[in-house]
Amino acid sequence: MGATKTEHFTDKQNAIATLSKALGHPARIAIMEYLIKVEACICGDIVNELPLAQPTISQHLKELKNAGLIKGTIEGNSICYCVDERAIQKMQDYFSKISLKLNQKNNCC
Amino acid sequence: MGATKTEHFTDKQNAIATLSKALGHPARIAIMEYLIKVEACICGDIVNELPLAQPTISQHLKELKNAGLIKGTIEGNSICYCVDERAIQKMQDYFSKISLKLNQKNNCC
DNA sequence: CTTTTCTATCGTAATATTGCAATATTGAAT
DNA sequence: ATTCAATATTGCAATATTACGATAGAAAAG
Repeated sequence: MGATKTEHFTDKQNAIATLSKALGHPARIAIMEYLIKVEACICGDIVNELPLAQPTISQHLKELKNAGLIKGTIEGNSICYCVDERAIQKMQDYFSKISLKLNQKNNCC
Repeated sequence: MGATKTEHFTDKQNAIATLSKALGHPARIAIMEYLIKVEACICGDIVNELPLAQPTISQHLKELKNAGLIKGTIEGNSICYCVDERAIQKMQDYFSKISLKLNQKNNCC
């Protein structure tokens, strides 16, 4: 055991969980915020910006990319990573929807 | 190694990461959605609702509570768990803010 | 008081994540 | 072609997560 039983949940639930999981690390939050701040981006900048070794950051970038939170284009021997607005939009929509539902019903606790 | 280096990141970054991480599992997303759907809630219902054993669900509930996503009150030999709107609000605010920033600048990729 | 019923905790096995040193790869510059 | 500069991959150790059987605890029902 130890592996998540994704097959028992809906696609939507897994999709939100995947995005959330990818954002569930402060380094990856910091990377996202940096990408947003500088707009365009080369990975080397991030290495200088964060207190983590280059391989570690590379790995975090890979995870963000796998989750669909960032998109990258090869550009010479560096890479231009950007936030994928669609993923952010999904998250925003999700929490807006939940927020709305919570406001309609008043909670019991 | 293997432990997250939270001390190198800001409190805000860690806070969002903690909330995201807690939501980074489909079972916990399913639990949240169920709590929202039924409004008031007893844990036993969730056990019947989800394809996971009772100790597993109890553990997931504990994690959601630790992250501040749900709040629980003891009620006899059952427990009333509810979504904590404040946590959802934080997430909504965060993604709204990011979304806004992304719309202002046009991405490079 | 005993039983029933529900949730929490413990213990443990399987798996995943985190972080980095070492190394590989890749494109640009000389 | 060789070197340089940047990112990616590999391999590994430390730690965390996931899942659940067994068990404990606590209140309600009998």
